Amino acid sequence: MASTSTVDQVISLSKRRGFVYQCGEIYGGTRSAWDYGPLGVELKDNIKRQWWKAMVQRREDIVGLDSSVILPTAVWEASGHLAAFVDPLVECRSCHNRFRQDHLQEAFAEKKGLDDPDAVPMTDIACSSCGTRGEWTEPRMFNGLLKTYLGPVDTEEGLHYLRPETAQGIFVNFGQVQTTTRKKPPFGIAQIGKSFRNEITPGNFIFRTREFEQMEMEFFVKPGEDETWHEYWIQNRMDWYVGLGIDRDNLRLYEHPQEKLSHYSKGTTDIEYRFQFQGSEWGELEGIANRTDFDLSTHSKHSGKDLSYFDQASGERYTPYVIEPAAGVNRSLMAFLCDAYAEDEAPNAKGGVDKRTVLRLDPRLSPFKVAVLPLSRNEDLSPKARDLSAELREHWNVDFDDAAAIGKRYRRQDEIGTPFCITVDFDTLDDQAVTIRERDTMAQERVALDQVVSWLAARLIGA
RNA sequence: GCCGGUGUAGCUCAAUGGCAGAGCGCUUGCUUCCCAAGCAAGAUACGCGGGUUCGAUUCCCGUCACCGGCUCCA
Repeated sequence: MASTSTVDQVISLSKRRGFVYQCGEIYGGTRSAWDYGPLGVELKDNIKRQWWKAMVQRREDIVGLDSSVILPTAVWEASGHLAAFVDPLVECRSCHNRFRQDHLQEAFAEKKGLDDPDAVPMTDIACSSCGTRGEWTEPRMFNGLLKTYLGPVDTEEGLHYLRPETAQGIFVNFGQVQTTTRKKPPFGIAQIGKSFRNEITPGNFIFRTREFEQMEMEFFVKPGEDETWHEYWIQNRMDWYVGLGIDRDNLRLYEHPQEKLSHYSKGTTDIEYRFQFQGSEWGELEGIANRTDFDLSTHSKHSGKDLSYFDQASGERYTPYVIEPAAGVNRSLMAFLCDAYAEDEAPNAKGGVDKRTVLRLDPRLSPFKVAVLPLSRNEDLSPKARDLSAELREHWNVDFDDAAAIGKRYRRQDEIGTPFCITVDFDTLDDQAVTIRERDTMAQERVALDQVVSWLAARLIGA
């Protein structure tokens, strides 16, 4: 189970071993941006690859897409993001705490039994932090969309927005994808890519950042079948995390209350992981939303292009409903790291026990699948080991390490989740066999050199 | 963005208005060495900018970043 210290340990390990670095650290760092180091980029790619395999490769009813980060501004007007991503914030002049104006008005109206929160005058509302009544600044609009200007001059015509979700790229391409692939509902379009949100408060390491990566899939179904498919995808996505090694006890479902749903959603269920952050035990990994026909309908209306579907068999025309599992790549990476992190006891050379840090990652996610470790740095062993590395590199990511004692090198590999270590020893020169040592059990097996590739292949299926 | 706290080596932490220290980690060498061993040698830090001062890592101001809260939800 993860604990507060586990998150801290994982952050420390990430920096120390090269999973995640702070962006621009030599200049003092920049807020809310993190860079993925040599091990981090492998882990992140492996997560995305496993998602793509599960979503696209293994399914005949889902196809892939890679759409632009910058879309026509009209898309965001139609999708409702230009209106809905703007929050009115007011500040107490006395204590300078900030609140959402609509939340203050709603809370006040509820307490006093008033029907219309919008009509509550701000002069009646007291600051919940310091108690001062009615001393509020004018509301300032906080826009959650990141802006950029296209073209050589910063003019209003050039104003564009970076996508706050990849989903809209799927909706606007719905007609073309459906036609070119001849898919019929129920079918889905999947996409992995970066999104951008001007979060007021980023934080918790890579958990909330302004630039982040999503794995989203829009599943188009016949209206009326949406509830069933919603349940299906909640279960499917839960199973995906468990299948890749996350302890089910550290996962839970959270159903959004009706009044807090996004502007496009009829129902949303989150999959949360027990990160045990300070202040909040659970953190969202993925939201599975029933977006109804909101997006296709609004894009039909605004663009004038019909995005409904005609079912030849039944003669019906309908606008499909959409079930959307939207997962965060960076968040799931953090969850996989936290869940894999363990401190074990292991026997040492002196007959006692030592602590060892082990990252029990599913081998499919491990940055290195195998490490080749000559028993000692030696003019006979090292070249032999390098030859073996070169052969294995044709198939997998391989680490080579001949520095320091063998026990220390095993620990180094344990700490980054490498499932197998191969030692080339002095016997190898005679018997043409090596010792393969397994990460979790520390069990060893002698394998003939010409059998190593097939031995590993049998244990690294899907990696 | 606002309120509070914190910035010293890769990591975890000391000390100090007068040449900056440890443990772990890292590098090199020796020991034919299978689970963080030993010995020897070595590299690496005061977030950034300004001020006060003979002298600032230390005091002051600003700035940047991190942590906690407000807020947010992939």
